[in-house]
Amino acid sequence: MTGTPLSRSEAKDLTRRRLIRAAFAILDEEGEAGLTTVKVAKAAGIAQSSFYVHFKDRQDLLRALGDQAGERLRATMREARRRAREAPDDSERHRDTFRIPLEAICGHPELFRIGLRARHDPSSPLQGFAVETSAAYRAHLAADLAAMGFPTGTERDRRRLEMVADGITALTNAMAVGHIEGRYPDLEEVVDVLVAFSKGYLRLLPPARRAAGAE
Amino acid sequence: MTGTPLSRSEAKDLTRRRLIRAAFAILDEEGEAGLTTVKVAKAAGIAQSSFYVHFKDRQDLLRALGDQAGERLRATMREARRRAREAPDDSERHRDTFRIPLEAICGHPELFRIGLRARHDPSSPLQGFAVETSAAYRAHLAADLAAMGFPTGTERDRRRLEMVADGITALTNAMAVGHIEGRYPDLEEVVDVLVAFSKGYLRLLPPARRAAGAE
DNA sequence: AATTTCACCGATAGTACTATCGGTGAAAAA
DNA sequence: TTTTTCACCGATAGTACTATCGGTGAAATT
Repeated sequence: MTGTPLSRSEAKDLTRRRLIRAAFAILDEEGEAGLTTVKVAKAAGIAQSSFYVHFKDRQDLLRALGDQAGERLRATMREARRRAREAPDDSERHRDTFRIPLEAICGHPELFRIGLRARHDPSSPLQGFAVETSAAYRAHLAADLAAMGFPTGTERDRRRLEMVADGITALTNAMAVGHIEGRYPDLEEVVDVLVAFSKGYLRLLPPARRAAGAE
Repeated sequence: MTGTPLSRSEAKDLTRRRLIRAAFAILDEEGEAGLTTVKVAKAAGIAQSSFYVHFKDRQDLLRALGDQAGERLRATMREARRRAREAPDDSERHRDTFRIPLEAICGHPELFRIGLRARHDPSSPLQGFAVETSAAYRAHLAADLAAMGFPTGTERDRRRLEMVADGITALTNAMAVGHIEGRYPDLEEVVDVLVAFSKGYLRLLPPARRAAGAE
């Protein structure tokens, strides 16, 4: 079947990737409680004991999953920002600021679900990762809003900006969940609603700057 | 110490309540993975085996927790609606539609967290409960919006209404989490932001009705 | 007063998982 | 070719939890 006889290190690496892939699938389907060395090893086609050739222990696997998920997520966010900068005209660019993250989420729904779940689970070794990721995304979005002209003079201004960023994230996530669950099949309708909500917080912009972001 | 010598059934009921109280505490602090018969029984001050005097098995406890959480939640929602109807003037009533659910959530943060967590956890026996609860709340909110005058003629209208309701819930939850975590200490600031977002979706109201909800 | 009920106890069988250990054969190095 | 390395294997010790069982004493019933 395979034309290439794999070298030992290549074979090991392949097995490790199979383990990680299997782990993500189990995590998504059964949750963290279902993620055992027995199941992961079996799904990857090796003996349970061989799991420990690739990972020090169960925690070590979780750490690897967190690292990889974080890496994918950061790459997706970079890509989203890049694409948003390249959007043709202003109104389409505004829609893109919602459409692009939505598409990114829907591209890796399992990763998204895992993060969403770990976010509020104190027993999850991935909670730290999820909390940091959402905090980073929030700060990131707050900076974008500040660049749009939202006031940041007082402590209260900055807090409000963080709340708005937090709100946008929550809205985006909720709509993505609805789309993934099949309740909102049309992404453009979802973007319409997000744009509608955005008209609300854009009113917090000083009047002079408002034209740049809204309408 | 205690003046009353308890009857047998009273004592049993007290023990059952202690078990449920302990279970909620453990669920909140350690997540579902930490909820074992050993820990619950110990925390309630009885032997592990005596757990089965009160519950058929572990599932049965989870079911009882779900029932009780659902009951508390429905009571809170009824109370919130009652208070919202009694609000003095229109602008304050509009703020109340956000403030009251927020206060309800902050009144039982552990219940809220547990629900939030179970919502996306396929391994949780509470997932069904969480999904149904959020769907019920969404439908409920959508009905309120329809009563405000949002169009519901087409399928698309109704879908949009559901998205808006979903969005409002997500915003409220996100703000409540921020408040509970200490990031947004002032609830009035939180309400300000929710009102700002609401100005956005209120634009979807037909112009004639808009004055009733906004400003 | 005699009897029954039952909430609780300690002990334990059964289950599922984690992690370690010595052995094996093929790839890699000598 | 000989030796070494190492990814993988089966077996198994150790751990944590679930659920059952017979026994006990005090409350409830007769």
